[in-house]
Amino acid sequence: MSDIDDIDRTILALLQENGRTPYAELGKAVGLAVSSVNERVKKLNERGVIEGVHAAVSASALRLDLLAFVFVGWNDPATEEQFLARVASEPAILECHHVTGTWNYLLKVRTHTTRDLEAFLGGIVKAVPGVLRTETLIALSSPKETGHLPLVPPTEHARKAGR
Amino acid sequence: MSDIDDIDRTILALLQENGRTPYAELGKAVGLAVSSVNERVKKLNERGVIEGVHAAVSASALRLDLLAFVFVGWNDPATEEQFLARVASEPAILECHHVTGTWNYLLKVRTHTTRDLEAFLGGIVKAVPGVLRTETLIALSSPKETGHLPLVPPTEHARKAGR
DNA sequence: GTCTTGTGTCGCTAAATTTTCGGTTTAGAT
DNA sequence: ATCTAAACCGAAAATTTAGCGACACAAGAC
Repeated sequence: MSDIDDIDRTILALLQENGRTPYAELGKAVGLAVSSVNERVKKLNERGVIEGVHAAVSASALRLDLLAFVFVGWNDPATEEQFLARVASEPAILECHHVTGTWNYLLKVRTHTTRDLEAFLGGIVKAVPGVLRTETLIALSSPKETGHLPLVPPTEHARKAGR
Repeated sequence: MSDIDDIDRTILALLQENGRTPYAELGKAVGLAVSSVNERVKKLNERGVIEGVHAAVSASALRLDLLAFVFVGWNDPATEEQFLARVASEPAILECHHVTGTWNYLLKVRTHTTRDLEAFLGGIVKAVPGVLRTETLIALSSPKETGHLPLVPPTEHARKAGR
């Protein structure tokens, strides 16, 4: 199976930036015909390189003004199962990572106000049997929050496409 | 200016899940004609409620197998400016948050290997004049990493759309 | 060297989707 | 009751995507 070449990377970079970039435009950028771009994008989807296309919704427009990182810890390993079940069904939790260090998990959470965060911590997180302690950091601002993966800048094929 | 009603929320939820959902399908879900959906989506874009549409690229497909959270700290407030400039231009940094607590900033970083992470810490972060200390947590797994915002489940208008 | 096979590309056409636009309905204000 | 503005609708037009057969090229078999 073919691997990801420079052309794919350029396409990925553009689609990562704008998931609705027309194939004609992608084709111009990489020097391929529209149908070839279509073929490549289809394969990138089939291979799972492109996991999906999602609209980025403004948190502030939804009044989700509070962004917090919550560390969660417990002693009994049996706690994990119930915790993860809770995490999966709780929409306020945007991310959940199993991390190294003194804590078990790190959550990324968005809520309306500090009151909602308080309710989240007490009613959702601490409500999981076995969860003993949490530590919460509030994000005051987020200078960068793209989530875009680094794709090596196209060099080689850009030249070819140029002529 | 109109605010975000239940129909908008349903549309946002669907587009957040699949940014290429056809307007015909959105229309069926909310009980509106295709042209009306188009109108709403256009306005959601203009109002900045939809900030963009992005393809989600698989980190593992790009061999970006290491996800780390890096806390960064300094004493001299003048350090911040150079730090933020560095952050903006460093593609390995997916997110950067100004957080409360003992640290100044929290970074979310993806690299290829631990070696690359080491290079990142030494060559990029610590290279910023004034940066005194860092603490790094490795993500062993990420049970949830959607980034999707919670949109209250549609109730009222779903009934109308049903008939 | 020649043949075969597989992959990638291309132009073209058909299908699907998006966009636009005039007309209609709805809701609120006067 | 009448007016106005906003939202909605259906249908046509424009754009984009999907699918197909042909062709070029490279790798491997013989």
